[in-house]
Amino acid sequence: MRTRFPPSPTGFLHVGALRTALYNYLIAKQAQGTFLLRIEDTDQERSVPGAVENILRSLDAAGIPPDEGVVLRDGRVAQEGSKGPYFQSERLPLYRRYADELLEKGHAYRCFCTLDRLGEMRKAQEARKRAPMYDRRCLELLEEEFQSKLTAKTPHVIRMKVPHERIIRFEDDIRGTLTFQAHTVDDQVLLKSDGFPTYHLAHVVDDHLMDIDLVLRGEEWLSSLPKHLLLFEFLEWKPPRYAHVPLLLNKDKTKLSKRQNSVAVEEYLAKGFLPEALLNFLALLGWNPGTTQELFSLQDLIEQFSLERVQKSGAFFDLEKLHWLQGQWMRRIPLLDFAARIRPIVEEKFSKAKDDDRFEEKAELIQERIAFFHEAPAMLSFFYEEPTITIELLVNEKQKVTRELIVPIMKLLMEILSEIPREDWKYQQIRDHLGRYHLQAPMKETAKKLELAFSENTALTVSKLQPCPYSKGQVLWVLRSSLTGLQFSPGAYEVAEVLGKEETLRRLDRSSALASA
RNA sequence: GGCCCCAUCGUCUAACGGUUAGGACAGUAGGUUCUCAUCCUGCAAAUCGGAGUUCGAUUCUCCGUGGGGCUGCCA
Repeated sequence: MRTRFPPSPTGFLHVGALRTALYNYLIAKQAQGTFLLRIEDTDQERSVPGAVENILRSLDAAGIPPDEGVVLRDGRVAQEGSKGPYFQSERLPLYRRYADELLEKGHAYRCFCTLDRLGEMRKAQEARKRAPMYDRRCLELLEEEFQSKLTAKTPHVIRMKVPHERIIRFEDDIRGTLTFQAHTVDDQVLLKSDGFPTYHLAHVVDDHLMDIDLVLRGEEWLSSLPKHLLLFEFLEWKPPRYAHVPLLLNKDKTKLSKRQNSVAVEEYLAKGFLPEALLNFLALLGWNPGTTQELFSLQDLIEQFSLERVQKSGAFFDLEKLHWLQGQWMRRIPLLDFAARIRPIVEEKFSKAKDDDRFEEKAELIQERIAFFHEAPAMLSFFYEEPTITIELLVNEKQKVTRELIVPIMKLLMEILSEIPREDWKYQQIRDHLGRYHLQAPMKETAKKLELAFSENTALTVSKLQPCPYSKGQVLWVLRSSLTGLQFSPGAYEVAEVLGKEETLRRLDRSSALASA
């Protein structure tokens, strides 16, 4: 199975194109086939320098690099494979040859009409509410007129001659039977006056010569399918299978555009979206597994993707779902990988992190709290720099922490926490020890059970068991905000554990001094 | 205008012609939690309209309607 992805080098890789590329990639991979990339640089006006490399990099970053054709090798654009060249601009003689063949067979003709005349013709047709189509004036040229124009080297194009009486039927892999009346099909330009082919000729010639089995492309190509089918027939070649995938849509249901959305793959990647999330999201826009599975790795997709389950209607490019998938994939990164990913950005912000041999513990605290790697430094700031503590932060209405309560709570906190032996300074112990102080009357039963549990734990010094006048929320709010200086942060116990007993008490003391002042 | 394609919750979608029309995101109400995030539970939310075929249409056919794509010497 050979599939292909043929971008035009006009800029960046479009997310819609990435989805098409992905589907092509999946079809190839699930058959141990080849995913080929060809550059369609037949419009000299629109070609942008650097675009090829850019598109290839995006494909690479997304995780679906091509196997053949134009590829990236050691970071450089290269061509690989026996069916090359893979830049259409390097295949000009080929297109000319087949255009000549079509001319000889009477399936094409030269057209000397100027752009001006064509423009006027169209205007007139539109005025009469007729479909704009070439009027075949050059097909009726007198022989001598034709010869004189030819010898004068008058610029001209080659158009295909559509047999109007035909009805073209075709079986699309996604859409089923398609029917076209040939008389509504225009005599498409195949070879432009600059010697370059149009998409139509190039597509047919290349996909035949490159042994492509399936042409999976966007729905916008559906209406030119009859032209392509006719060309295959004229050249006496077997057409490939075709699958036209539905469009990705803006909110107003029009074709996804730069005007209304971010459409560059590189932009999403730069924002920190994981390739896994992006691919997962794109795969599900227009395809479904038939099960309730929502999360798909590339491998899952290779195993499960099928054209039968591709949708016929367009899909709104809804970023909400992408965000959710981003969170899902973020939390699925193995801790060590996650830590390695955020470490450089954290170090860049806080050089102290460079000699932190307990970085992973900190990373673990934030993994499920952030959606993007770049949020990490802000979430870990308090580990590497003295947090800024303010009364405004310490006071919390919802937790019922008033200004007056702050200092007493801190004193109590310091008293209780200092009882915990350094070697027991762990999440569970901190939590248990602290927990015993704010057991309120309704929780007596639990208190008894805990008492039992504690009595077996000789490592802890059981201090005076007394009802605490403050709620758990009050105590922990003061603790956590004193340690982090943040409104939102990882939990109080885990932060205290990672900070260590000494630092925890120091920060408490410092906050307390600040609050009393 | 012409040609072609499409049509299920707000969104992405599921449903051999027989289901209380299912799931996910978003929304909403709770729960867990010191905060935020996570996680869990509940709720609300859809077959574009009309004919026809059929014992029975989301599903098949036709006609409307709506939306989209194409209509370039762009791809």
